[in-house]
Amino acid sequence: MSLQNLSDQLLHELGRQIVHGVLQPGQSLPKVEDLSAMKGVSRTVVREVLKSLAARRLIESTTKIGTRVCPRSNWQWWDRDVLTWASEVEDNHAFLTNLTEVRLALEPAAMELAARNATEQDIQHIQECFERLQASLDDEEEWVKADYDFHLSLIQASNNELIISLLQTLRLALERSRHTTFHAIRQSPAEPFPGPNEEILDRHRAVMQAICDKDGALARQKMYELLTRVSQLITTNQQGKTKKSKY
Amino acid sequence: MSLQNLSDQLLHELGRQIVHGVLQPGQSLPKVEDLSAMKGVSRTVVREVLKSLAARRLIESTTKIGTRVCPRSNWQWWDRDVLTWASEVEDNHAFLTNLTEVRLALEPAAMELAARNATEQDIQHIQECFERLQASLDDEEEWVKADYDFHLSLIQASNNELIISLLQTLRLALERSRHTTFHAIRQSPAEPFPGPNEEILDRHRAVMQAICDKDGALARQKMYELLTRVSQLITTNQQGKTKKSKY
DNA sequence: AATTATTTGTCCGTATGTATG
DNA sequence: CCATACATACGGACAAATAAT
Repeated sequence: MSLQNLSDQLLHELGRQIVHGVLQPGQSLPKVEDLSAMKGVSRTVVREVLKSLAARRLIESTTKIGTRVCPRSNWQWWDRDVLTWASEVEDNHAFLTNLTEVRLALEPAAMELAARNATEQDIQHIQECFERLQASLDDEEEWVKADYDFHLSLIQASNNELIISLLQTLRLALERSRHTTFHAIRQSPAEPFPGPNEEILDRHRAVMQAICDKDGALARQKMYELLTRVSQLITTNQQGKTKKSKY
Repeated sequence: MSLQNLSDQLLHELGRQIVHGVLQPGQSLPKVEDLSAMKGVSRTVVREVLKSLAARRLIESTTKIGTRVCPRSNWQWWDRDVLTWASEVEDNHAFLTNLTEVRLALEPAAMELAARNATEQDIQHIQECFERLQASLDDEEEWVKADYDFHLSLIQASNNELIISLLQTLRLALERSRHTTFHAIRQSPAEPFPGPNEEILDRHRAVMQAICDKDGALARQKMYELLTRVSQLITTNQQGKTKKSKY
């Protein structure tokens, strides 16, 4: 996130306030001149920020009325920044559930497309990513990166830039949202992800194999199983750490 | 779309040029001062437009370098305006296919959630919408509206605001994209949608019934069948009109 | 390593348009 | 029709960052 310039700083401040509910839908923002004075920036900066928020449909400006916060249903939820701000909300279990539901619908479907549309290069790239994953079985940090890239290689093989874009945005938000949620539960900075292990690796291999075999239905199913299994591990992992509370 | 102010006009002009490929990724835009002179608007307006485009990640500005078009993979595809501009491209068959693939993955999945999460009010609203649909069997114009609202009532019953937002955006883009595609093939202004008929109505009823019965798997399947069937009708409908060419 | 040129970023005084009362 | 309040629009000035020399 680039906070180099004043516009971006104020954009994130106001965007966060809206998505976090400090500024409620229907509520009016101060007029440009007042905002400018309050935040100690020029009217130019304020206007640019309002345009950026309006592009995400968080606010709407009309003459005389002023600028008001739009209802949540109008928001452009699938904007990276909106999802980021939403991910930061504590007690956001419902949000995490919603994200997970979308992923569970989309990523397996993307595998079906990948089985159908993957090119030679796609297959090769997937295999390279899998080898990296396999090689990092004993390096948790490296595993996380390799896992991310492996999934990306699978998604890209769908050759549908709309799904690729959507899942990329989604995965980022999911990661951040899990981070917030689990840090809210306990203060430890540890990752909520289960460490690498043979079972999970096998499940990754099964997805890859199905795609190489052009078996769409199987690829979809194997990805669904992988995601639900990982989800389950995260949950039990988390419960174990909170319940037992060895500290 | 509000084209009341200069910013919105220029925003759509430039956004369209980028998404349509007139301005290619990597290419630089004229500097603010030049754009201002070229388009006959103030620098303030130009700067606001650039912020709006940057919010959609179509462009990126850096000091000294100037403003350049981002690669397609960075674009915020799931922005209403970006999808609208993309829908306007003729020969956009691939785009339409991509949209359809996402819908085919998401809307059936949303039905599964609806079966699980629908409240009493949701069910009641769905039933009201169905009755409107049934009542408009002999009024094509009314059918289109009722059909839209019926699907919306189903989607809303998922009670997942992320899926609702996504499908709303998607359906709008799909409609526009179909419009462009079929108007490109033949000049007639007729809609590409098959007229209302009993079979399609029954398929709608089946989805509703499965949701009322809380049968998620069935609801998903019935929606999948409905969407593929309608898709098939549109295609054959279209082929019939172009091949035979009765005119 | 220092200088210069270029472009975005920032500030502000002012003017216009439009809707409300 | 006038007054008010706000967004919209204009443009001159300067600051900051960085590419090229």
